[in-house]
Amino acid sequence: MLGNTYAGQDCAIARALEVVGERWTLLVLRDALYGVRRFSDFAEHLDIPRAVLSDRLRKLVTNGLLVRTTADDGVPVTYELTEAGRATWPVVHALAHWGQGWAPTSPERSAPRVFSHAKCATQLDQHGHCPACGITPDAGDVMITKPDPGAPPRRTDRVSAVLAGPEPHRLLSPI
Amino acid sequence: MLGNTYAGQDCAIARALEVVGERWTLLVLRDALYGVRRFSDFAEHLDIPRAVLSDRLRKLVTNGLLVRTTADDGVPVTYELTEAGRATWPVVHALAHWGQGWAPTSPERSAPRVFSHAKCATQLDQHGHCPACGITPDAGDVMITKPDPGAPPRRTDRVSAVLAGPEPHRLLSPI
DNA sequence: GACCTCCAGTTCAGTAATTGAACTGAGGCT
DNA sequence: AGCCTCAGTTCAATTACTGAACTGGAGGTC
Repeated sequence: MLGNTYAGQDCAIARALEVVGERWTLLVLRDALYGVRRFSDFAEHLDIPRAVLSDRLRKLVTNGLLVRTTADDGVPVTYELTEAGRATWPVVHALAHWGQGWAPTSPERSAPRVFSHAKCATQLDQHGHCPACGITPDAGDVMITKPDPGAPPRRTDRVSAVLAGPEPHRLLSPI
Repeated sequence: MLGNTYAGQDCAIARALEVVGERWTLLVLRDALYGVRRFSDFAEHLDIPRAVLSDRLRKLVTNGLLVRTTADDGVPVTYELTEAGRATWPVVHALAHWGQGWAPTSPERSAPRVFSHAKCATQLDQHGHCPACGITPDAGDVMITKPDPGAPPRRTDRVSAVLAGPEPHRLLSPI
């Protein structure tokens, strides 16, 4: 972040934003919650400059939200969410809900994604709560669906293809 | 934001971050939810460059989260939250909760602020839910308290003085 | 009426972050 | 050997942020 950070802001919100508030960081976390794990998948799906992605992933690892693992045999480098990273789900869900309600959208765009409880398929309410079960599921127990599977795909990358597919996708399950 | 925005990100989260994701914007909203309404109070409490504050307030007005009112008789210019602005409370609360749980803090710092339901004084849970009443109150029904009122004040501006005072403060009530 | 203060900004030069495109280097496949 | 993928790095041009100083209107005071 720029020069001094949110210094002197003795406040949990400011501390959270130090970690999570930089440009692109919350979208990286969104994708990580969706199940994205590979550098190139983040890069393609987000249309983010690779230098910035590299920087954000490094900081998320440093701050303990992601773990970077590199298998000795072969290429794959993967970034996986830690408990601290998975705990950002309420923030991401709150943003998604606010965006659906209040951020301007053109009718051109496809229907919004819907989040539901994996165990009972009930749609989550605005607070991420499952009204049928009376609990607020963790990210790992949430499914994501597109309500109109017939809509033409807007992006052609691997991640968008999985998310736009006919079957619901469970958060955190690898893409 | 820089050059192109999060263009092509057909996603409610990206749309929300277009409005709310710039540096300082969520802290401005936090203060607005606390009840701050005046330019100079934001500036002092946030330690934000005045040019940036000016820009952020203007954009929040343009995007419909704040209304700027200027009384004809006398000085006061005030910024008040609209319904769209008040609806960001779940995002701010989720950030506060994540920050308290996961963002590093030094023991030097004073105890975290506590949010509770104004109607029954019960502390809100991690999802902003009141376990006693079984509802999730809107920002206007939330109180904010400091658990150790004896702690020395870290800041001396007007807003910090009110928030650090012995009495709980209701969100949205003017400071 | 001149002077002072408060408020809500604006202006500006220096510094830092972001962007997009090209490049690197390791490993695998044929 | 030649080509491909993956996970980054490098670099110049653009844009944003910072901190400090400045502006201009309104109100109060001697």
